[in-house]
Amino acid sequence: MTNKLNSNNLTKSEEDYLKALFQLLVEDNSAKVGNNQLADYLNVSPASTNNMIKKLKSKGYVVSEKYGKLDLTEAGKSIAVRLIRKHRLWETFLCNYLNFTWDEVHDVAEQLEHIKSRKLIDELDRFMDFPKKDPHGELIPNANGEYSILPKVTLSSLSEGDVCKLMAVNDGSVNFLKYVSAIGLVLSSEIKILEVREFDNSIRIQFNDTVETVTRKFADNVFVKKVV
Amino acid sequence: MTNKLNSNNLTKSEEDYLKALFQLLVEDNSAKVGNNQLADYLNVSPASTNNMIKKLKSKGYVVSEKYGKLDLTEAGKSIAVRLIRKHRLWETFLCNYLNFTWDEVHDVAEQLEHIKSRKLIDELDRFMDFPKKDPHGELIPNANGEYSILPKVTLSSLSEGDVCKLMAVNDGSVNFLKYVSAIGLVLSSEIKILEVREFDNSIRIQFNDTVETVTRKFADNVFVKKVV
DNA sequence: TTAATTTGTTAGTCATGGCTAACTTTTTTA
DNA sequence: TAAAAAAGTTAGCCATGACTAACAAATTAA
Repeated sequence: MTNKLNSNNLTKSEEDYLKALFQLLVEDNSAKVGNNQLADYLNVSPASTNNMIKKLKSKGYVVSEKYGKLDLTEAGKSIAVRLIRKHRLWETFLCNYLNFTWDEVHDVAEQLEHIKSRKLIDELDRFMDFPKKDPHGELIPNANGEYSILPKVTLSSLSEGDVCKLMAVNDGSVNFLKYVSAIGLVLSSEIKILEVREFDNSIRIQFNDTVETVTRKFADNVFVKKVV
Repeated sequence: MTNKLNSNNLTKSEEDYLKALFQLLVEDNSAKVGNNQLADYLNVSPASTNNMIKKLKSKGYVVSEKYGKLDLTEAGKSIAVRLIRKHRLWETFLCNYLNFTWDEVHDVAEQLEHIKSRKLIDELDRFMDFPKKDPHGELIPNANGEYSILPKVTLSSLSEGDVCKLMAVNDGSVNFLKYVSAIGLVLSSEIKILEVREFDNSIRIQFNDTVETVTRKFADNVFVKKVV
């Protein structure tokens, strides 16, 4: 009875596609997501994506017209949000209890998010006392599947003299995460923009008595809240 | 470099077969394990087993001659023990930290044991302060893959007047585990054999001021240490 | 010791989820 | 607006790991 609600019976692959599509649609906030874009994001061939999209359409998780853009149904979104909830809760657990660092959590969480057990994830949530944010600063959807995103202001969008607080980092690249840690930045670090160099868009920043120069590419991946 | 040691690159199926074979060989202590027996244990067809055994032989995890009994190589045993370690550590975590009961842990642990991360499991071990036994009383292999089994004395092997302590339960059946919990038995419970009935081999036992009659089948699945 | 039964093997099929190559539709741009 | 480029689709292939059906070998029982 209640068991049916726990198990959605999707394969790991199906889940991966739904989550990826959600991330492209909602998180990266693209107006239009196409087949090849999704293929690219997942590192599979366009043919594979086309195939899977067909299946997900027939199961009622995806909608699209031939040669048209892709979209998720409510059911599809719900699955994706649950995966994101699981991913972020596991990342939080790994960092806060199992001594994992920012850059180590992603691959393992990628596996753990496919474990099927409603009780497991809700109990893990309770065990950690219902954390609001994951180690990268992203909001964790709650047990009801309520999803919200932080307004994303990048460090690169600020100007000389501005002061901001580190709210989140893009967790897409291990090298980036390692770099962030290495220079000593952590969530909630207060950062002052000392100088924005026109020539190469590099930015001179200060935090905790440290002065660093970072590239535009780096600053694009750091999300902040403006303080001054 | 060290990464190679962490990832053995076996599929979930391959792991399942190795673990099953190990359990039949070592835990159930069978002198001879055959193809159909393994198939039966895993609820797959003999043809599937035959197929997989071929593959595992070619990969160096299994040895056997045509029409002969199956055996594991050291490499095969090592994989199996690591799976059992992961399974039992996760069960311990689920019971001790996430409010799972005896009978709920198995299915989830079955999924979690396939997560590939050496660090994850070793840190989980450390987090729980290196537990020696899982919730069913079974010994947990350590990080070096050292495996040992409790001498298995069943409740059914004792006689009237004997007193024993509950050391472990067979975790093979959810119904059995539920039953054990329901009547109030827990690990380390002291049990006195009041009467063994010749007629149907049922046993009258006493523990914590409770008197219960249990069947032979039940008593076969309860492992104890004789005290008196 | 031969016949029956059990156990093991092989061949061929299917679904999943990848792939490439070839093709079609849509979009861009010259 | 027509040609080029990009995006999407289809057909057909492959590996994995299930399956059934048919057959072979080994074991057990008559």
